[in-house]
Amino acid sequence: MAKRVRGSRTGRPIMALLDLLGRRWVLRIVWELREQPKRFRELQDLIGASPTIVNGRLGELRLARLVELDPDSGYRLTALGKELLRLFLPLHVWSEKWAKALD
Amino acid sequence: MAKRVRGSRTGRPIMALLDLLGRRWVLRIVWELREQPKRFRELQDLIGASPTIVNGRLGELRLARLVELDPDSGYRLTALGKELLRLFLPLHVWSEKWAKALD
DNA sequence: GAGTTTACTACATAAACTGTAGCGTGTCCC
DNA sequence: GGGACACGCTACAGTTTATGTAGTAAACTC
Repeated sequence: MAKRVRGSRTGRPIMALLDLLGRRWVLRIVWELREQPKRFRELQDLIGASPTIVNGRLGELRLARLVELDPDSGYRLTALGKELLRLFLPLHVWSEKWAKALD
Repeated sequence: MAKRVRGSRTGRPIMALLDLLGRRWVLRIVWELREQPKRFRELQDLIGASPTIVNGRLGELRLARLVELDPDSGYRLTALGKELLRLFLPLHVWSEKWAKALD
């Protein structure tokens, strides 16, 4: 069986994924890594969360093989992480429409 | 300016959206509503969270116009919510691939 | 009017997050 | 060698947020 990332009581991958992504700062971290790798402190300053939690989330994302640490450049998305990001890119455009609808 | 859903300190819709979705149970609730409307208790039982938090999240989702309560059938996605869900559907397939990669 | 079903709330306990300070390692420079 | 710096990361007290159980109030059913 696949490594459980967390909370996948059901064992269904979609639930594990929703659980992983549905935790504070995780989506945001993936988003901030969309273009270039970022250093720990840089990431922390960008998102404005405590180092404790940034470190914790990066650990979970590394376990999930979505993020990796390259000593030379910093934290970056893995191939798997980039695939996931690609699925999320349409959100950017949609969010603008959504914001207008909320007016 | 658009109603802030929360934490959109920047005013950028994508950040507000990532913040809304990146809170425990929110993605899961949207996911559970993907097919039919669900009653409050039904939803609560399905996801296994406390009524306090289910109610709180539903309130936020209603403010964000992604979910609405139809007295006859229960909580359901709005047109906007369905659009968002459509963007998320590819996650289902991808999550299977991801789970295999974690083996 | 007693029993059900509904959405939702109160509240004490437990878990998670924050903010600040600081550790340990490596590297560069004199 | 020794000082300054950048790096990832950790400790910990204080605050915020979530949990779990119980229960409320309104609408319907018989």
